[in-house]
Amino acid sequence: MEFCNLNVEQKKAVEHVNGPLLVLAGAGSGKTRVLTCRIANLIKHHKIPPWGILALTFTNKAAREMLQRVENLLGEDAAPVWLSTFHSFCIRILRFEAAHTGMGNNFVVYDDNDQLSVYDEIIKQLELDKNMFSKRLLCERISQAKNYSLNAEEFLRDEAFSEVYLKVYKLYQKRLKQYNALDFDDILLKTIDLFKANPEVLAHYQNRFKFIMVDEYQDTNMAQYELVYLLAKEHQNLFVVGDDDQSIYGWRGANIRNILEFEKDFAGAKIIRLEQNYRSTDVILDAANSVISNNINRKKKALWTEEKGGILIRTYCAYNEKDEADYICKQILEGIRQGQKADAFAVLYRTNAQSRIIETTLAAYGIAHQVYGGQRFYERAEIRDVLAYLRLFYNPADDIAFVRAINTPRRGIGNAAISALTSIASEKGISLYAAAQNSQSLPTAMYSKLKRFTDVIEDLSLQKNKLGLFEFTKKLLLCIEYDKYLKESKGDTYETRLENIDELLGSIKEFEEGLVENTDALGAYLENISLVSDIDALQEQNGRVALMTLHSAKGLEFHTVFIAGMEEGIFPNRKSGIEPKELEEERRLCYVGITRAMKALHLIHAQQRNLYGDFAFNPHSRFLEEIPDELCESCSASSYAIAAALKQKPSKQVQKFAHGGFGAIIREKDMPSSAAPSVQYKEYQRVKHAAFGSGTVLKIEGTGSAQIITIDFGTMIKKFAASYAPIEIE
DNA sequence: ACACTGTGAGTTTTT
DNA sequence: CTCACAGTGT
Repeated sequence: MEFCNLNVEQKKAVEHVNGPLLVLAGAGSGKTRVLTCRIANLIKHHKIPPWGILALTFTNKAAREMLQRVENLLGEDAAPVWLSTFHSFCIRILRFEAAHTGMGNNFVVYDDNDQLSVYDEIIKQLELDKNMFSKRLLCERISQAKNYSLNAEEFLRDEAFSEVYLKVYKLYQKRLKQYNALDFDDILLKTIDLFKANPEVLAHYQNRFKFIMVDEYQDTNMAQYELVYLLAKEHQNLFVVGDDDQSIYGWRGANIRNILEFEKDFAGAKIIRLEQNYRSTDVILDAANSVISNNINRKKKALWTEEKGGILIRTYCAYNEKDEADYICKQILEGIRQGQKADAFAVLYRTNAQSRIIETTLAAYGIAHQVYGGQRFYERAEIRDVLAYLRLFYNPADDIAFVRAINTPRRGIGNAAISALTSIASEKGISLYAAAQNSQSLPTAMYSKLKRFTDVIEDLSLQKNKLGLFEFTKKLLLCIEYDKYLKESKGDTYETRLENIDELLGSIKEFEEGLVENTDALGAYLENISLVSDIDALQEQNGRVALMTLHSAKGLEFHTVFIAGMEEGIFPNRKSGIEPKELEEERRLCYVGITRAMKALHLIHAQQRNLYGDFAFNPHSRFLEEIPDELCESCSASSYAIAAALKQKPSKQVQKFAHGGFGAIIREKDMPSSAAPSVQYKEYQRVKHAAFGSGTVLKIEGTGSAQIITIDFGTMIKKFAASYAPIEIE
């Protein structure tokens, strides 16, 4: 195609028109380019109407990116292409076909937290033994049943304690229906039900979407597979792109069989392999190929690049996790000194718990960084509080939202009142909110408290339509005196929480401004946030080192990548590692990690690691063994670093070989002063920081390892932990 | 109804 | 170690 610069294989894929095709796209092989160019090609050269094309992705970020690129290629013609995530596609169908679903079009989406609350209720109602059937366990098993097979009941029947699970499952589904809510699994399953129960509806969409494309096909679960199968079976124009070697969500129901058996599922399917990589050096690709070749269950392929050679992979054997973090920081500082931007670096790890020490160490070194993942914005308590109110306005049948809202801020309404309302509600077959409105029969004290709440809600309801969503939410916060509640709640978190609320308001405002007129802003907003994640907000080139789990890193690339915790038990994780199938998934995760790196890769393991307050001595990861020695340059914590970690005085003769970064040998004066005998700083003293250059000491606070010094670099003023920062006296 | 305290579990989380 | 949650005590 004239507007894409494509290699031979990419070109074949882009020019494919009819019939099923699997594109096995290795990491960094230009799969997004292939997807977007094919869409453009279909429209421009084959006169396929844009509204006849459906492209499905897993993340909003991927959908946005693809849409952007298709727009760049096609301009306005791109607008009618349906390009969205599986879940938003299904929600659109379900709302549009509400007449056939029996659910109405104002259902809400329940996330994990809401699900757990539902299971809480069920445990109470069925009087289950919480130690045996925790809400977590129930939620996990039942979600798994819904994900893994299309017949959850049948799946659960094979389980131990199947009667309990079946009972819970049925009650759970009944509750969601009552609350007019769908969980993430249901969004897909209900769409499949809709299509199966209404062949004429299915036929309509089959005829509309004659060309279907799926991104990250290796991550599809059985429901997604079934959905795609149904939609594509009439015309068989199914174009899927994926990499079985990057299938890392098996534990969430993704079924690698879908990609491995694509040719069986769709007769006459062709396969095109994209093996030329445009991201990484030869060294990095050789390492990745070598590791992944240890997996049996895969489609054979090998990435290659025209860019021969490259910096050797650094394996570093740290003394402990602190030394690991120090190593990472020093390498980054050295890179920055050589002119790199902080956002060229990423630190990847297997578990979120590992991020903490790296984070604090980066902060101590004064390196700008950003942690992705971990606690999510919309899961924060204060955010969920406000959302509970908004949800209640949108859908008064949402009992989960009601329970949260009614006693936040505290209104003296506790378990006793909730139980009373629950009996009224189940007796009359109404929602808890409706029960609260009809609670005259309850004791006067209770009734008046409930009345006060429903009055506030009804008052606000009247204003809901007069005000925009942003103004309404501000009014809501005022009416319930939320600020006062935050101030009164203990702890020093008031300011952070208030900031979060401000951020929420900001997001509402921004969302509202982007809406076309006459849209139901509240419904649209609630739907939007339930389908959006933090990683969507990852901006590249934000001037910070990125910290994230290996899972979160999929799809991203960085000049230099550090993988921390390359140890047996951590990576591969001991919770996975035993079964061959799970070990293969860990290995794919390692492959994903390695292939994030463009130029430089550091693999780090620690001899000793503080784990759950105990010392662990993990052998280094088997994945390190799977990389040929000649691709690596190994170094380890010298006795100097060990001494530093032990806070002892180092012996002189070995110190100059500690931590040579980017080929440079860092000498004693560059080592952080935590290792050297403590340095005495004075105000107005001239000092030199490894990354920021020369400056003047402004202030010294505290002593010893807690000492903080403030330095004026002329263009900026920064604070450092004196014992960690790479500062020397000039 | 709420605060406090003890217990126990601690992998990953696109939607 | 450190956080979340459930159960107890006021």
